[in-house]
Amino acid sequence: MTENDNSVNIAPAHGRDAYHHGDLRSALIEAGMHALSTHSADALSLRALAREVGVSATAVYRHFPDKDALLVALALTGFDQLAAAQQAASRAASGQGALAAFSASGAAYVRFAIINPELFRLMWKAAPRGDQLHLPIDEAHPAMANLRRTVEDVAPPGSSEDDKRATALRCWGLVHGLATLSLDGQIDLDDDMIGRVIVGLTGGPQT
Amino acid sequence: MTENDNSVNIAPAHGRDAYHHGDLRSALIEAGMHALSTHSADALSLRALAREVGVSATAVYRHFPDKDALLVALALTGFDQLAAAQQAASRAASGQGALAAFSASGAAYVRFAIINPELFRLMWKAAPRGDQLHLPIDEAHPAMANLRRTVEDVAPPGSSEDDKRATALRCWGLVHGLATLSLDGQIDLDDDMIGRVIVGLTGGPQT
DNA sequence: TCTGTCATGTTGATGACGTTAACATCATTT
DNA sequence: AAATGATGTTAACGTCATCAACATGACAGA
Repeated sequence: MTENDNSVNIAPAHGRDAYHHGDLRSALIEAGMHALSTHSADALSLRALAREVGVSATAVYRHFPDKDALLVALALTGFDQLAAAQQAASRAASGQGALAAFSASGAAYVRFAIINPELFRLMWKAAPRGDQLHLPIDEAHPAMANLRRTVEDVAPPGSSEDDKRATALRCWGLVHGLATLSLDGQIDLDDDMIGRVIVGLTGGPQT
Repeated sequence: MTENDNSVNIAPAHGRDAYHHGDLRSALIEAGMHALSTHSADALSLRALAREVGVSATAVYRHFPDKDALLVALALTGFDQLAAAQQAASRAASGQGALAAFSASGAAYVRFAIINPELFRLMWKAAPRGDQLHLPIDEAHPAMANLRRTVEDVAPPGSSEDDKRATALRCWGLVHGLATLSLDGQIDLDDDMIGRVIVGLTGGPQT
């Protein structure tokens, strides 16, 4: 509802050098996404965005109550992109079985973070905290919901609820940690190493 | 006059109602650490800190070239505390073997993050990025150096270098991811679940 | 003891920021 | 044609990091 409507243009018809911008909201989100490819979310200034779009500093407030609201909109856009990337990777690997597809999805998660560091950071900072939604906390976010569902498929039938939850947390925690450490410059991951780390979790021989 | 006088005073001898503060640098770090227990690092303002310590806004610049430098100092303090917490946990569990000690150290990592969310966040934001040190990237940080050493002890003798590295990344990535997700409000961890997730990685039966 | 030096404070100013308030424009509804 | 409401505008406020210039006082050397 409040999120990215960047597809169909509902903009007012009047096309000329209008007093009104036309679709300021989308333009701001687009400019914001572009800014996130360079600067951090903290360094993103509403005034700069407005300047870039060619509008006065306070026009932003006609579309977002405050800076945080804009950042949330950007984060939601990011979640859409992440989900798409994971689904594409999962589908591409589904020929090699459910486990391979699951691993591929995890690797895509890490790769997305590396490719979009500031966006990824923002996503979890601006995401609705689980405890603010009226949901069981672990399922606060679609990421986790998908994960839980997949774990049900992959887990051995005898697993207790707690064990399944632990397994899901282990998978999500691992890829999230790899992603975070990588974009904080603490580790250096290539595709091979990502695969090696993940496979060691889900299927490979344990140390 | 200044409320936080509880630190050991290495200050210059003149103790009285001095024009000079005595030990502004330490006082600022202490005030900063205290601020991090409430606000985020972004919300931390040099002016507020200076006000709190009872000194003019620009006095800070006699001890730190800019705000980032203060944050780095706080982050380093945090790393010291984290290392101490991990070592204590590891030592406490060392009676149950090397693997138990290793797991305990990982659990302590997660618990530290949960107890000190803003400090933990800052640590990795302000930490020297691995690529800025003249070190192999994975060993940029003491955390990883310790980890590597322990993995050497625990890993099966036949492991290749790449496998050892993958194992180390898997361990660090997992606890870091759990920590990050937890303090971003995405998951809810108690001590039991932390242990369950970690044990499943290092020693337990794999799914 | 006098005198300079230097670390460490101070005040004052600058420009950027988020945000509010009051006003302007214009498409649409009445 | 007039009213309305959405969407812009300018002006202003308070806060921020940071810089420049100046003040204070401990201490070293004469």
